[in-house]
Amino acid sequence: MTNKELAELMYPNVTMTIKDLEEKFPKRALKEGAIVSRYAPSPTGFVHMGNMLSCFIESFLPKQTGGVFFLRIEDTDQKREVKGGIENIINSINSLGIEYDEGVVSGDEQKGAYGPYIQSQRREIYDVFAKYMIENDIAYPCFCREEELEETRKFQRNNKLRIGYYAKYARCRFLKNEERAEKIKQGLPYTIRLKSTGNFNHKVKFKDLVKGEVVFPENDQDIVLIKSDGIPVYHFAHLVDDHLMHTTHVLRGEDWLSSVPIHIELFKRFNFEQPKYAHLGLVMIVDENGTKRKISKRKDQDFTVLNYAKVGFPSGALQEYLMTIANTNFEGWRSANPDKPLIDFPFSFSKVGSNPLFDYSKLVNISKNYISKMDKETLYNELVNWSSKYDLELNDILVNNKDYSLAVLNIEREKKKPRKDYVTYSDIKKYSWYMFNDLFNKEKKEYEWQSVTDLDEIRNIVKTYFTKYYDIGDDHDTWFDKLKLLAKEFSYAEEVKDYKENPSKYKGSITDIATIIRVAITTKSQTPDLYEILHILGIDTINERINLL
RNA sequence: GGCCCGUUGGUGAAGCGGUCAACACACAUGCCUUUCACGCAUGCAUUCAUGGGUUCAAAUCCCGUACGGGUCACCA
Repeated sequence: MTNKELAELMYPNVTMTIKDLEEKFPKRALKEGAIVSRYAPSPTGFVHMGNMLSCFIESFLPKQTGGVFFLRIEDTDQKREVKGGIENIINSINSLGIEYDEGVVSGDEQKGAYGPYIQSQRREIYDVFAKYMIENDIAYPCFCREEELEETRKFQRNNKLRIGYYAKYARCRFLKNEERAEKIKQGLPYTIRLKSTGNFNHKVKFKDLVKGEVVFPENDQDIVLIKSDGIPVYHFAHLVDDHLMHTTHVLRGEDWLSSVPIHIELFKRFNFEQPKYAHLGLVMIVDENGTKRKISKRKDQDFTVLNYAKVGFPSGALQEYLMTIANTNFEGWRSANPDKPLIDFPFSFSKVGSNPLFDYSKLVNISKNYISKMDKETLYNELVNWSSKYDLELNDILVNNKDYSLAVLNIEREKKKPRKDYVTYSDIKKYSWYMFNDLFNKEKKEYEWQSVTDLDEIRNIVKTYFTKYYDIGDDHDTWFDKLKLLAKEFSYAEEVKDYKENPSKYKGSITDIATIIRVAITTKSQTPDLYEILHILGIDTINERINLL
């Protein structure tokens, strides 16, 4: 029985050829140097920062080179699939502000001419390749059952042999086509295995974009290419999909490095052009025991991208952070080019570090700076957008009081050294709630009085100030001069220095006076510039608040 | 266990054979200041996992050891 006859028996309905498929999905018309890359997750858990790191770089390079970035869902493992997995992935990508040219848009919508982009929908395509492999002696059906495989592994372990399905241990490789046909006709389940031609004692060299030249023994394992349910494993899907979709660069975690010899053999057997590989370090965290380990999709829910979006880290700040762990010279570039868009950064594979530790305080610092550099309109729009998803109360206030909100957001913003107290969007409510009457009125007031706590004295000072001195039309200097006059009237030193030199002469200093006014109006002892706060609040609100004392 | 990758301060790291081992974050102290947030200044690895070798000279090149990570599935 010939291979062709066996292939016909196994795949009677496959009439297309690989050539047909290649014609259907022709080479992309892109300019020289354009990178085609993809994010290819499996919907089997949360999307964490490590996943997003590779997704981000995968999207960055095509964008920079005028290439194509697409999202492909690798759902070939139904057993571990998580419900809502695909939506979760898409939401995560969106929350980071990453856009893709082709791929899965939602559970039942896809875009792009090289699809389908969900592997479970590509069965017919894989079958064409499978049939070709049977015909051309590249692969064969294997009828070994789990228990048998486990047994030979056990034997190999016990005898200190290399573990796997290779050489004489690859039993089904030696079956005759007649025997194969017979078993198939009987309806026995089978997988399709690669008929490897590799030699473990020979070396394969390949150039990894990140690691440089890496040397491995050739693959000689007859690995499973297609599972008994007819669905391909990763290695085979990688071959077929990345060939047909014309991927030029495969970026993935370092945990894939040791399967490269398999991929090399596969591409070689089909005479396909091999994509370039870049194996990125894994993002690590320190766990409860104080040891480093890679972030886990299943355990580390705190590191989920959506969590960061929820507390309100700007997507741009997250991108900046990812780039600082992706390329070790990014920080230097950023400080030399503070105003350039991120896309101008000359990313370089040779500057990819190894296994970075997720550094929360670094993220905080980056985010703080990022928000401080936004102009008020941008911040306002971002905040409206964020709050529409995560804080409807704030959203209402922002939308209904646009000009007022802009003024609040602009406090100490448009200056050479802007304030840097907001780390995330949720901080804005946390630090500025007293600027909004709706929030202020529902909060129970806990006045943070400092050195002066005598309420009669406080009431007296506040009342005098607002009846006698305060004028909303004053400029900053005049305003502060008047505050000094108030201090003088109540025997507080106008200058801190004077008070320090001669404490017994005064009841306190201008500091105490400013604090009293600050706390009386906001309840907080620590706020941004008092002058601006009073100015924005307006005289009506000020009066309302004085009456609460 | 086999096979790979890696190891510079609390963290990310620069350095690629030749001055005191950049820089950023964090931390500490001080200055500035009406509070805070900024900003500024100073401090923070006698040493580059470790042992040996090559060299006039090594964090930088070579070998061994230890440690960390990854991978050896009909998971990706």
